[in-house]
Amino acid sequence: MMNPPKLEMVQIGDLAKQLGITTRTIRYYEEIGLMPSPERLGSGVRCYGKEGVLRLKFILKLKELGITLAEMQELSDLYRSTQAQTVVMPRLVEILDGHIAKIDQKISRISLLRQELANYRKKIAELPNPKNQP
Amino acid sequence: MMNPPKLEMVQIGDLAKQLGITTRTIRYYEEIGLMPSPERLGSGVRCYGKEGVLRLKFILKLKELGITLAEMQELSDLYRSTQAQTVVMPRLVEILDGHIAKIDQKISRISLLRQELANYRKKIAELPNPKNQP
DNA sequence: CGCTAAGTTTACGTTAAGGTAAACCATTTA
DNA sequence: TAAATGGTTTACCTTAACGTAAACTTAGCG
Repeated sequence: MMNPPKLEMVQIGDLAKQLGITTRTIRYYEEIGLMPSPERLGSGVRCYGKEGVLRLKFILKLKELGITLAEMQELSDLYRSTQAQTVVMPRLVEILDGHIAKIDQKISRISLLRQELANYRKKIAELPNPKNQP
Repeated sequence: MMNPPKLEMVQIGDLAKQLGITTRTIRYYEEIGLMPSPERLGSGVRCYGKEGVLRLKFILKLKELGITLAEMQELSDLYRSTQAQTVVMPRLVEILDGHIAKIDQKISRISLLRQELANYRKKIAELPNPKNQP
């Protein structure tokens, strides 16, 4: 600690460990412009403050929800260009709604097939001789 | 038609067009063992009968539901080894249930974030001066 | 007969989201 | 001082599900 980490600063490895991801992932997000280039310690080591940590957490949260990195980039660009949540948030909600719609479709189809399967299985079970079509 | 297509036989291109996929896709399924090697016309052209068509349709149906080709291979192998729907069907239902569970999780999380977003947006809208944190 | 359309195989390209390795610093510990 | 640890960059590897191109054969049409 030749260069004191300004208090509340976290190095990349610790941050990764804390969030259950790898350093590669964090660097990757930086590489594609999702995370801003962080400050460096004298040795060149990336260190993150409260803001960076929050941003990364937000990214992970969105990812969990099925938002792709590309979509996040879009949002990020949008934010960079407008600096206004009044523009960004509706777009985010739009994207989320899109995903929700897709998932709802999937669900309805999946439950439909589930029923079909149940019926099929019933039919099979009712047959005395198990000699049926594939 | 030097080699008469035995009636009810479809060539790969027509089959693809009929199902809205490409011939590459069909060959790929064959390549990874999901579709059996079909009969060939004298010229080497793949042609499919009722059974092959049904199998392909079933594959597409499962794919629509988010079942991966790898999972289908597992089912296919299972069927090849046991020849029993009484073994295959429960596994298929199991896989489907897994997908349903995942999707349900996604949905609950997505709706949670949606709420958070709504709240966040509200707060922002209520502020007189639009100067807020990213 | 020549052309085009459609088929064949082989094989490399693509996208997303990182994994992994190489070669190299810098710091801490024995 | 040597080793171990953890960071750095650069760059190629991976998986899924095909796309696309090359080089070739075959069938049908005019």
